[in-house]
Amino acid sequence: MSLAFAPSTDVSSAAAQAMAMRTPWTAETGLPSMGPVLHFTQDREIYGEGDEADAIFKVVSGVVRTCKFLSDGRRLIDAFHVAGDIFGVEAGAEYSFSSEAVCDCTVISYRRRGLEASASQDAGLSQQLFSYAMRSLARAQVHALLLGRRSAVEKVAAFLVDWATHSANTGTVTLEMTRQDIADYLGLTIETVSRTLSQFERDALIAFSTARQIRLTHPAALRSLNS
Amino acid sequence: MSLAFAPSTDVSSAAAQAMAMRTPWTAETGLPSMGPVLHFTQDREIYGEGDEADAIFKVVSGVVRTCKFLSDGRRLIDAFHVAGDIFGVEAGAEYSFSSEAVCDCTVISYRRRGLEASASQDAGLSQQLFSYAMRSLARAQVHALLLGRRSAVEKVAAFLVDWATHSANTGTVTLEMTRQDIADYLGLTIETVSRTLSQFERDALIAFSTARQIRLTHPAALRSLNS
DNA sequence: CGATTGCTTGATACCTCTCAACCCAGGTGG
DNA sequence: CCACCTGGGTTGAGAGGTATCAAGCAATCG
Repeated sequence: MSLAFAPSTDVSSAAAQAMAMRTPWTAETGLPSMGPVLHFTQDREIYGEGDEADAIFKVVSGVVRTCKFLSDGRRLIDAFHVAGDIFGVEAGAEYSFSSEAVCDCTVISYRRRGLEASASQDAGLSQQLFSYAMRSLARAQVHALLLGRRSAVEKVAAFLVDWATHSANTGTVTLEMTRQDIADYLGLTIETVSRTLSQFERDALIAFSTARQIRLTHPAALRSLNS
Repeated sequence: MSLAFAPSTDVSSAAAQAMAMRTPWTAETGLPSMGPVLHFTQDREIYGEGDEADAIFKVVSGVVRTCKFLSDGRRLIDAFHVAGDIFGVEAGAEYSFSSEAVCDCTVISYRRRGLEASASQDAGLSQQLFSYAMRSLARAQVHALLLGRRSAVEKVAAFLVDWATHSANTGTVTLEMTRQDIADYLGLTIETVSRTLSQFERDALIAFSTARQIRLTHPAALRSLNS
């Protein structure tokens, strides 16, 4: 289970390393020529649902969220994207999600037109596009299972265990996102997320350094909450 | 929003018509030679999660469900597949879902090996594979939004509206699946599904012919429940 | 400093689940 | 033919989990 586009290798978030090791497509393996490097400050929108999907993006540093909204404002975060992750790939003409900077972050954009031209020529690139889509699909399906059939305790535990794989030194999780982001990823409210984390602390499963820095003192127990 | 692999064209469930109009890949457009035609009786397993994924399938008639289980038996149905729909496409070596016959049904199987060989040669087929994966992804993401951020009333309404598009004569929905199937698709219990349908009947939004035959007497109202 | 933002905690409401009983149609066998 | 059984569906009562509403706290930033 992974929160986002996540190859199995796990690396630090240093941009160069990320680009070399985490990225399924690199300039070497078929992405069209690298586009402009863009910076976004916290909560800045990168693109909106319905915008013309003329570029795809790769995270260099920071964290990006992709999300959908209901008309009354309810939000579901589909995924958090970290360094090396690709986001914004669409089959149709428009983006089907919004994407925003969870924290200050840097992304590279690639013209979509160039990509499609290359794919029709390059069987390897086509294969990678298919592979990317299938991995995204698997992630979305696991997410649906989480949303549909797990309790709040299981959801929060799963989130911590998953996000811990993105942290450099195992055992300590750094949450770049707010409680609201976590709640909207898990289909909960901010209060339930907070209460569940507090419960984990009382049960000595985790220990807070700060609200955003958590030591997993008993990761096996957290993992066992995911059947 | 669609419940399953569903091109926008809507047709009856007659097999020949389905194969001609609903199927994104047909023998003509790149699927490897047609494999054996298989019949499954109600609730028979077609393949299990973890089985070697050596074939993909196309529904000829009937309805197939693909689902995942948690270790304690909780189930989530990912999708219902109707005539013309493809299911069982995997990137890895194993099926990531189980699939079972919702009712007596007929499917065609295709050797996966042949497909991959063709795809590496045929850019059009590669494109269709990518397109299939992206459509499945979009469906899974909408499903996640449903599971994570909608109430029971909204879920059941969305299900009825969606499933109605598969019925020949609009206005009447034939539910091939049990209440348990619906519940496991919506992340609810059987009782909540039943109560919600009864409530819709009291509110004159629907009318039961039988428990499995429902007239949508006020489809606009049902649709308006999906923001 | 005061204001703001993010987070936590408490009290209560309510939605959905759980457990149980019951109904109904269909099938089976005496 | 009818008693019985079974599986699917409905309904009720009550419990429980999560949401809602509200207050308070800590850190940050003008």
